[in-house]
Amino acid sequence: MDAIFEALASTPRRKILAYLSEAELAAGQIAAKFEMTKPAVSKHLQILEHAGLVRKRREGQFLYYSLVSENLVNTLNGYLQEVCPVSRPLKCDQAKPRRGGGRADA
Amino acid sequence: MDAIFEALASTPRRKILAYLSEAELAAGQIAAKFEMTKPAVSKHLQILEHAGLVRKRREGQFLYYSLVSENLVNTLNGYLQEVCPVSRPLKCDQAKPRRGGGRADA
DNA sequence: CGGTTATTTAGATAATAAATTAATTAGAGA
DNA sequence: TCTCTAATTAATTTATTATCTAAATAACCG
Repeated sequence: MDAIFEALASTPRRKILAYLSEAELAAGQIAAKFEMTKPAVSKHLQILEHAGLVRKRREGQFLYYSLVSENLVNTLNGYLQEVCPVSRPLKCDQAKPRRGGGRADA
Repeated sequence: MDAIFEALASTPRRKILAYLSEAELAAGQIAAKFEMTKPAVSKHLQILEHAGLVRKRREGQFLYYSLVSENLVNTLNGYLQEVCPVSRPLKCDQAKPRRGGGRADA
């Protein structure tokens, strides 16, 4: 939980999550969307991975990152309920993130 | 939004929010629940206030802090929907936070 | 094997955040 | 007004985080 809130406390990291909510991306593709260097992005990815918010998968030379939405949804939702309880929990349409929208950053 | 996620990225601050979800408290009462000094707590409260997550009200010499749950709920919920959209939005039972539970910290 | 691409790890530095002590503002009450 | 309590602001120190350059690891291809 600590790790998750810490991970979310960064605009570039939230932006990465937004990108990954649209599609799985290789580290280099993610880095290309930012001004900073690859090592910097790599570190952000590491923090997101440590928080369990993304997962990586190697395919040849590439490392593909993808969103682990359950964790995000469960944690934030659980936290919300704690501070402001409500009857109906938010559930996520896990298996198929929508791919249509042109909006990518928060 | 930035301010809100930054505010939430701290265990003591989340703990303060948890306390305030149970009852309105004076700054001193909040500080008494932590190991750190009053100025330190005061700064945390300032950050929470700047994020719009708490509100303060003076009553004589005392400054009473209370939770602004709408902001928390709307922001986190809005963010969740962005990364993992779902049909039914989470609404908060604003006016009357439950007071029963003995649990106070996250 | 040697070269090229993809990505991360190491090491160093700069920018931010958190905590402390000391001093200040605000109000209550004799 | 003087003093006491409540709380914040100021100034400083310390710790953490973010970022960079350079080097290392991993995998492909000739």
